Amino acid sequence: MTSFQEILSKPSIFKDNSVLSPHYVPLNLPFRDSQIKEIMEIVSLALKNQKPRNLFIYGKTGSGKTCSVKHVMDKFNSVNPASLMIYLNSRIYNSRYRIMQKIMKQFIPELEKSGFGLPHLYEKLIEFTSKGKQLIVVLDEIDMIKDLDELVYTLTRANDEIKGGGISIIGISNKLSFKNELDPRSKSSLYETEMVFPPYTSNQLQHILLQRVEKGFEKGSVESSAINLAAAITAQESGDARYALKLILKAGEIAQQNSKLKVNDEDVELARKRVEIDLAAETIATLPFNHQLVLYAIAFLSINGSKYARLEGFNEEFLFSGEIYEEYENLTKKVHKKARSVRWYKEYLNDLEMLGLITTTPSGKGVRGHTTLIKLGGSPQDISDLLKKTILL
DNA sequence: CCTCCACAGGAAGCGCAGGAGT
DNA sequence: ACTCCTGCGCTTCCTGTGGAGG
Repeated sequence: MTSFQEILSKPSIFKDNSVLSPHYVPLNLPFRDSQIKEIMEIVSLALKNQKPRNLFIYGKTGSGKTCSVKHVMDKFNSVNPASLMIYLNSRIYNSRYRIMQKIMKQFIPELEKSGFGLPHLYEKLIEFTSKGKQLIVVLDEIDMIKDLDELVYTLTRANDEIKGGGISIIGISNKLSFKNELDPRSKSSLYETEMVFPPYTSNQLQHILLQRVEKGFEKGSVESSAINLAAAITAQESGDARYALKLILKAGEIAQQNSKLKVNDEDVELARKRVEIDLAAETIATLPFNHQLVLYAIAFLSINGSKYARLEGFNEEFLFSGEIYEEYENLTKKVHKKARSVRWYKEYLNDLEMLGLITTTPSGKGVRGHTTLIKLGGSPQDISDLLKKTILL
């Protein structure tokens, strides 16, 4: 029989593993001094009650964009007399209405409930900022906003009506291509200033890891070669600092499980595989139900191979869009739910592709006219196992 | 050539939840 | 209590597209 005492008294190599979590904002961000300074300079105008220029920040995931902005935001909001910087994740607040609502909720809590018209929120916003307030709205993952053109238009137009205050936008994105999908007017407005965050190099990652390991792990419990390896692996793959941190955290957990006192290269190598699966598991777990069902259908068919492809003498690696929908319908019956229409099923596929869980290619020379060929991003067995637990009761 | 297949994706509109105004 | 409004997820309907097969 194991007791909690036993577990707790086991020597831990962690001192404080929250330091290694992706949500932790460190007091100083290495290698981002110039970027932080630039953001501060832009934002500082608001402290003199002048409207700062809009800013657009581009950089790959885990290159410190969000961290840097949050860093500046903390400073700004602690100095600030009247103005306010608000952070919004556009994955959650993904429409003009929701963003306006969230902004206004900061000032007037009663506006939290839906049902208020957009003009109503707009009036309140103008009324509020006209008392000499500078509002800086940070829109993280700005490419997720469905009606961004309208939002930018609304906010820029609001500036014309506000007397004695202003609203500025800081947009953050890791999708370079989305710039071209914007309406030219909102593009020029949003891109008044543009910043690029380069991915971290192997040496920089080493430094970052070292800094966090010192705080998060007990002294001397991570071999320096393990840190170097984690940095090298990450730099080669993406330069994503979050990935590097996950890697070292997982390596620590693996070492801990094996009752080791020191994290070495071997643990990092093992962690590498686990992190891949964990990352996928995380996105899959937060997926809405129907998305999960579609994904499960794809995984299921991937394991059994494509019937259509076999019939037509195609590469069995790919699945046909049509057969996946059929399987999806089967699944919904099994869980006694109604299937969504084909139209929405297509939207689900788009979403899944956006998340990198599947890849799609148009069939080109199709036997049955046109179709889309679909392939799973990860290992079908892993994904199927993951989903089996969450879907079927 | 035309027509059909199997799909992509836009447009309209519906039901619902939750307001406001009367 | 009632009517009307809004945003959102969704369905229904529709047009478009490129190759296969007649």
